[in-house]
Amino acid sequence: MDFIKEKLEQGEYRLTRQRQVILDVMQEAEGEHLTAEEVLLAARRQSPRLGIATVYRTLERLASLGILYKSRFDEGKHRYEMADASQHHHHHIQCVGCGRIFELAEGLLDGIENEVNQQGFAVINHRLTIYAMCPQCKSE
Amino acid sequence: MDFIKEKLEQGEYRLTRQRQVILDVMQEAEGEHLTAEEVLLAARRQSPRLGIATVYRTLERLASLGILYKSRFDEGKHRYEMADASQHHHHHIQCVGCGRIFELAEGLLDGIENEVNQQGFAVINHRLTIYAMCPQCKSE
DNA sequence: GTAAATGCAAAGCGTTTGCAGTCGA
DNA sequence: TCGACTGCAAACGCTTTGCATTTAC
Repeated sequence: MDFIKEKLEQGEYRLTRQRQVILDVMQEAEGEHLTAEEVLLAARRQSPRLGIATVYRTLERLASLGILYKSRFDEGKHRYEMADASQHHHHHIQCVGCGRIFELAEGLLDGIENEVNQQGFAVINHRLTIYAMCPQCKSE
Repeated sequence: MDFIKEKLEQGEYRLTRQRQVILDVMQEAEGEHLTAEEVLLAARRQSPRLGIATVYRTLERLASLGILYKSRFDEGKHRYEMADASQHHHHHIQCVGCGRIFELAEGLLDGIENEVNQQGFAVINHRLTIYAMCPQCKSE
């Protein structure tokens, strides 16, 4: 949390009440991938007058500082998670039954990445999403 | 094209002039991934009064029949391509410079898929997107 | 003839922006 | 103090929907 405060200050950004609340929400949601709407709902329990625009602006700022990681699955909306929790987890399994998202180990694609680089590309990032039925939904 | 007509008729759907035009556009765009807007623009050269709603409805129908393949990259919109051209090409390299999309061979992920299945999931589909600078943009 | 498909316009959703007022450093 | 931030509402881009009209079979 101190490290986050530092990062904000370095950029001449302010740690407002709203940002604290949003950060709390994100940290409590360890392992989940929240939409802006979900963040708003949770954060309003602490800060009822919070507006959706502030949520978006905050999430965007935190993502650009590398505090949050922003991703988009096969939906029309973005999802956010703490960057340290995500730690390069750009690989997910999305359950087509319940919509939950599971993590997949990093480094699975190192070989493929090298191959692409050898074809003349400069790989910057990658994302793998597997669509599956999770064990729970499968048994229902 | 006959095979497409057949598929439409099986579902009691009609091969209208608009659908033919849209199919033509998609077939001429071999290897490209078009947005609805791009399809509209191209199709209007043949059918000037064509509306965007028809494009969406047609693309949706064709995708649900397996004639088109619909995907979403890290943008706010969908892209479509002929399913036979895509032939399981759910793997792409998207250039962060020019936005162009390159294909990646299928089957790269078979090993990973097996592993996930062994963890109790039932894998249905998967998608890999690599973000990179393409050789051309890299040299600029 | 009749069900399906069209074009238009309006509404939907997630997201962004403009602006006057507020607040943190 | 003063620039960053907020809340609100209006606008945005992509997509979907309602409805009266047209069209394919």
